[in-house]
Amino acid sequence: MRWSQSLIPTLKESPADAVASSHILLQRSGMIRQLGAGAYTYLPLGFRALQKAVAIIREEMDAAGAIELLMPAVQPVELWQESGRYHAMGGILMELRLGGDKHAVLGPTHEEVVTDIARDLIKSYRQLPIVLYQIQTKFRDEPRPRFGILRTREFLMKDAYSFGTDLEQLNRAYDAMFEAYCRIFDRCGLPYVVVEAESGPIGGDSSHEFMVPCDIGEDAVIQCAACGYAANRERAEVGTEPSPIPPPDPSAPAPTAVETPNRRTIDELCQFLQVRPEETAKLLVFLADGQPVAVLVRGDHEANEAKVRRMLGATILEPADAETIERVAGAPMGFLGPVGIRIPLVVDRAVARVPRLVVGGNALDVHLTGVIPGRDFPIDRLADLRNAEPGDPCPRCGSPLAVRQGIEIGHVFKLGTKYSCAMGAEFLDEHGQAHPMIMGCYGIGVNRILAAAVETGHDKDGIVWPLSLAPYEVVLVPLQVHNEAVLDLTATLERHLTAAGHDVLVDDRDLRPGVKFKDADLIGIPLRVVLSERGLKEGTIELKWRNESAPRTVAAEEAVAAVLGELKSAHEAHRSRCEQRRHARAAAQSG
RNA sequence: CGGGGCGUAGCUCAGCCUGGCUAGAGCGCCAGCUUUGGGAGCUGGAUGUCGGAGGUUCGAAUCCUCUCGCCCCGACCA
Repeated sequence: MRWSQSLIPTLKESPADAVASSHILLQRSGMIRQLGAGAYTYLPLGFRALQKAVAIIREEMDAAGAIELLMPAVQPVELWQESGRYHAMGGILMELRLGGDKHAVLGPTHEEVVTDIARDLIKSYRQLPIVLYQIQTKFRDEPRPRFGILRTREFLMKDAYSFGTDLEQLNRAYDAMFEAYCRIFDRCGLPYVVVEAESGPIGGDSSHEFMVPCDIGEDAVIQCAACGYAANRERAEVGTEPSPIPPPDPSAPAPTAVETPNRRTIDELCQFLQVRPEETAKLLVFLADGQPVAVLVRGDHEANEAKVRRMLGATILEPADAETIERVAGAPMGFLGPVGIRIPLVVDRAVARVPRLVVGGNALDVHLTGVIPGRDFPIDRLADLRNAEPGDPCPRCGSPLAVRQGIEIGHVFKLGTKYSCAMGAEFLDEHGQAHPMIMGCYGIGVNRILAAAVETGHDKDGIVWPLSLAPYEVVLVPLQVHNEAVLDLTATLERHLTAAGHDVLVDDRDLRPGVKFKDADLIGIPLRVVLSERGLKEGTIELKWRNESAPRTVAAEEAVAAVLGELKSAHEAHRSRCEQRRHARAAAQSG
């Protein structure tokens, strides 16, 4: 491709409203252009990079035995009412009014449609297991699109759905998808980590997220440097402290009630009473399947609703409203405490280790100081009920945990029979008995692969694409576009490289060398080949990889072989890195 | 949805507080000359419903009201 014939509008200055480096660089390099909040055009260069990611995903999904199809984005609203998600999706579902009184939704995901296909077209255990996938545009009315292409209202997703007769088939499909995801992200050159994820009410430890650690990531990843434990913050367990909980001091004075007028938050309370947040505890009231429950966590900690829900064995857990709280606790929010509370009380383990607590007094404008866990309120229902914090002990090895931001690029999930039961997707077994299919779902955010690649691959001059995602592998830069020798060799190189199956961009613009170098760096093409009058006089051309600081010269006569050789060895090196990682995974599995 | 910020040329911004020349600069774009290995110089040129509507005023980019859009923080996030 000739640069002058494409549309590559590079910018010298950063767009004013971009904050994330991927957003800035993708715009500056002329790869994307914003149309509205969370809506971006992929210009020719950006589209090529996106298609590179798509091709890698497709190859690995096919290799893993998944079958590609394409489902519609416009979906009948009735399908969503049937699964019960019409309301459960909240505000992110985009609705359309069609002719007459017909309504449709734009698919934010495709469990409903694919389950509808399965129930109509799959009837026998002989057709199972099967994994269906598509690469298709999803629509979600995100309350807050952010960071360029990281969170948008319209995005490209690879979504796969597995159907099986039993748990074993589900587990096999899950493992196959998990491995395919590792290969995909290895091939994309992304520094990802796999973390245990919160899987909602359905399955235990049956969900993993693929995260790329990076500062603008919207998810918090908990990691243990010592043993490699990694989990989403929503999911991460907090290890137990090695020392036993000290018994209450029998000689300590009884709790003291203190006036705390209008001090409702932990901050206000700590300032007023001159105590630290870790010496306080806050009482939260939830409705567990409709029944009020009190949860006590330390003032500086955050309650984790999923952990509370699991501990109580509840299906639905929601924060109680202000009226319910006053009714069951006898005090308004901000003054609740565990002493004398009349609803079931569960306590986070960290609370029990605080010798003397400040808690709410269950009366307006009153708190209690000198409250002793186990003496002044029961601690027989202790559990891990909070979000992990940096420094907390690892649940596996006890070393201190660290927290990092991460971009979620993939998610694998065991669904079970949620949709097959709700929508009647059943198969007949060899005895003619009907059973619901066991499902799994597996998603990759394709646009996020690009965002993550740029976030983790750039320098002060611009993007540094991995070879596998770069819109072009090579950029040929003839410095004098009117010199015949320079032009001839450029054309020869372009012809041979293209014939060998490489993507070549030729910067044929009649511009000063500095501009061409700056632009080549900005758009991040991995291999740059400079052809100049000066060089050709000496019989040389220049090669430079984007991540190298200085170019090297090569004899002009050997230009074609040299460039082909560079590309070949780079591809081979990348392949062997991917292979090594694959072997390491296999060894870890069998070991 | 709550809080904050911003809308002036393709991009970055000045002008607004304190209303008044023909609405400006740099980059980019077009033409010409010079230049040609890390975002060149000079000369000439094109490009604006000053986000939109209403109001105040002799007069509004500037003041007031409403409204739309965008960004950031938070809430939310199958």
